[in-house]
Amino acid sequence: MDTNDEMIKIQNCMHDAGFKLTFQRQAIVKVLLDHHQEHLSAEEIYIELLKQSFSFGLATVYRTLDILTEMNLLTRVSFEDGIARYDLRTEDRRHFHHHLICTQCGKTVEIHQDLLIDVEKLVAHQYHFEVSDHRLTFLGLCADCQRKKALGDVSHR
Amino acid sequence: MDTNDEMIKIQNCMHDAGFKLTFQRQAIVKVLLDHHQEHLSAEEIYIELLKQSFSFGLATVYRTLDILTEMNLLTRVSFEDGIARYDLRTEDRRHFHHHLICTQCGKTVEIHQDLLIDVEKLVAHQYHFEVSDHRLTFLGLCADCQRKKALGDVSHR
DNA sequence: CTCTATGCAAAGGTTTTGCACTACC
DNA sequence: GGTAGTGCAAAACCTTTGCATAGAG
Repeated sequence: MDTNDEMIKIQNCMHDAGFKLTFQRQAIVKVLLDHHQEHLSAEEIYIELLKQSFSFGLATVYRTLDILTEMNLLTRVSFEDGIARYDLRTEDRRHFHHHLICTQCGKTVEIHQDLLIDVEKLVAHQYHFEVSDHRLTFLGLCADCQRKKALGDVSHR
Repeated sequence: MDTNDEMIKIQNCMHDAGFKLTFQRQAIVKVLLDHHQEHLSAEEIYIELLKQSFSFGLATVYRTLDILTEMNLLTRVSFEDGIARYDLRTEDRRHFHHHLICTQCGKTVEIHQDLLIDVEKLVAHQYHFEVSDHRLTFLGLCADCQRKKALGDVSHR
């Protein structure tokens, strides 16, 4: 689905839920769509808007993110730094989206592949838990840092 | 492994790393051990200490948690509320520990079963990522809320 | 006895809120 | 035109830090 279609879809959702389509909200949704792989925080979205010469309040960003989260169009994710980040949650991306975080350099990579179909079935049966979504994050070393570590082990010590 | 053994093990770790075994730190570790299934936040630990008639600073709790986290005896986990919570990370619990969060009542259940052995192998090969740990959380409806929802659908609407 | 750990309070950073003003529907 | 949304600043919240004091090794 292209960005424009998704834009319209999200706007329709908001409209149907009785929210007004303000200029600010549209700009925020656009930033989210344009950066949907990056897990922006509220402040990063705000800075992105400033770059685009929009200048409106950080509070509005938070309020819009709250609305989208409430409507289940957006998911709040927290990594280890205590800052809330946001993931767009469009149908075709749902369930196909996990994170790899490098503990060395901090880089976050998204993987788009559903690895948990079987695991979810097991959880549903064994724990009587009706799964609607999941969060899966792997911590470890990315390829770059594995290489650096191997080199470091040779040159030092 | 019983609580006392773990207590001693953790104290040895701290001692070996050159940290002093103060009364406060021992009390905090004890709270963590006694509540190891509950993912306490710093403040909840502090309140638990108050209940036990210890009265020392919240800053000390944070500092102790930082030390334990740095030593990899503890893992910081963040759920969606933006408050840092902590999981003890003793050897036999590592990798056998995921969360089920009910989106209705907010209840969190731990499951102790490694569901990800195969998935980790796949990630290692396919993405050249050396996995050292993982976080897996399922969101959905717990058995109770499934039941309530079923009843509600009948009585209302 | 030394150096680390503590307690308190103040500062820091992120998020929320109150209120007057604006603008969408 | 009425109501929901905005901006600003202040508050609230969780966490960290500075500094004088206390206590472990």
